[in-house]
Amino acid sequence: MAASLQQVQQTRSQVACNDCHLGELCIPQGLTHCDVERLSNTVRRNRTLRKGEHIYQAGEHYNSIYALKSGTAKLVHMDRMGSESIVSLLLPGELAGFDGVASGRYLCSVVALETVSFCELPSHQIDRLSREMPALYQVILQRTGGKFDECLERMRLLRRPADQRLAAFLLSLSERYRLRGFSHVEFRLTLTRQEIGDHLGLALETVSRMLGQFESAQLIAIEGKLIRILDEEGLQRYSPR
Amino acid sequence: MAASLQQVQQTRSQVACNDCHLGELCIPQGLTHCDVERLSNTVRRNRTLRKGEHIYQAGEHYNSIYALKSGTAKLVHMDRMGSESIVSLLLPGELAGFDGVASGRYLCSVVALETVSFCELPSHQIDRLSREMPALYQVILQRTGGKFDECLERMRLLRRPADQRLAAFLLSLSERYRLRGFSHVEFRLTLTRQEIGDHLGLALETVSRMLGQFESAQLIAIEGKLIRILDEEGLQRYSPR
DNA sequence: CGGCCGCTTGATGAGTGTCAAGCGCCGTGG
DNA sequence: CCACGGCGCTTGACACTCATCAAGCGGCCG
Repeated sequence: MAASLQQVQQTRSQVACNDCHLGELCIPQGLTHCDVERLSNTVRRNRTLRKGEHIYQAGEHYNSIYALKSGTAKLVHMDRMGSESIVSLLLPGELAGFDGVASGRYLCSVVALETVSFCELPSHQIDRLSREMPALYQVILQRTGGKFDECLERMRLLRRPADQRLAAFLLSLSERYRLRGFSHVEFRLTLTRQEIGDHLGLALETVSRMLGQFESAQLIAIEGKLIRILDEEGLQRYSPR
Repeated sequence: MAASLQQVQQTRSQVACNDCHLGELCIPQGLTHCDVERLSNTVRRNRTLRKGEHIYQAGEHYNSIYALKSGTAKLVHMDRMGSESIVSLLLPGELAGFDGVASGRYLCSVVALETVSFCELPSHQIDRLSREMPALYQVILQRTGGKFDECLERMRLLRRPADQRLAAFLLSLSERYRLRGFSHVEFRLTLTRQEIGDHLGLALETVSRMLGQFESAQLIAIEGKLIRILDEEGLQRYSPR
């Protein structure tokens, strides 16, 4: 099967956390070289998925925290009515799985938006290592709390008008790409208009209209899914800091 | 001064966590009697505040997790534009302070809506005890993650129509009062219409109108701030799920 | 008693969702 | 190779929810 062959190759090219290009973006932030070494030994590395496949699904038992290594994914919360809310867009180096910490079951699903690779950190290893490494305990707790902070920020956005939501979304994406060494001026949206709408609480038509509006105002240039930011300050004037 | 006299009395009537009427609602959930004992010794107890005073304010250093013991308070996130968003309404036994875990500074403020008493659990004690008590580590992590879950639930609500938001709010309040041994049929709103609006992302006029609408539909009875739930199932028909 | 605050109620308009039509692109299958 | 169909996107017309503005009422406190 093609998938398993691919996995074998990936396994061969495993990279220890200390050598990972993501560095501090991922969990190692604030840990000593030695601590990272120990952490690294418990990580299941470089598993890959293709577009549309899921890392985990809502309802499954909470087993692990996941670190996205390459590609993008969406963290999705399904409404009972079938309408999905996209809690966040995950870029390389970002972590997922915290929605399972409290209840022991994941509340959301993580779905690959393109081919992705990711690492897996089993929760029992986290618990074990946290006991021995206070710094790891701090990191895990802070990352968990950080998800709450992100949520607050998102809620603040959700009650602003559509143009401000979209401007903030684009600027946030730009900044996050910059932190990861990609261009912050030009990047490809891996979300459809519908998905951007699901993320921002807007209809896809509104997203399309607002993008068009930004383009006519010379703030951005659009070529399909490719976005080029022409006037960052202009966008910032929308976004209430 | 009346306040300090009151505080002396409160100090005298201190209650160890094991004897606290809140029991499992607060942190002790899942801890052994002995663990709670140790925890109890590090807790600063029964401090009181009057309406309008704050337990902590946005921007202050993260020092402690707080447990509300009696009274109600609001967890408030200030927008730069002065408009405030009420992240949550805190009832007795509920915890606050997790908005400071990630960044080391509180993002929100906690303001008393009436006279409140509360306990304080210093963060350095949490860190110290967590290392020795795996169960406490679990509880703290789960509570932190739980705040994220609450946030998700709230965001789901925020994109539903006004009547559904209000119905869900009332039902949630009712349920939480029930868990605390109060009547779930009749309770007093400690929030003004404006504050309910800030919580649900609505104008105060809309809140007032929707309440009126529920009253004419015989779902609730209103006497100022006193709410009586007449038809719980009727309300649930609004609330999705 | 007067003034402020919290609340209700009404009138109006803006911002968006919804519905509908059409276009271009891509993959599929004839 | 081309025709077809589906999907993602754009654009327009319309409806509707809800915010805003405004007025007035009752209660509480100074």
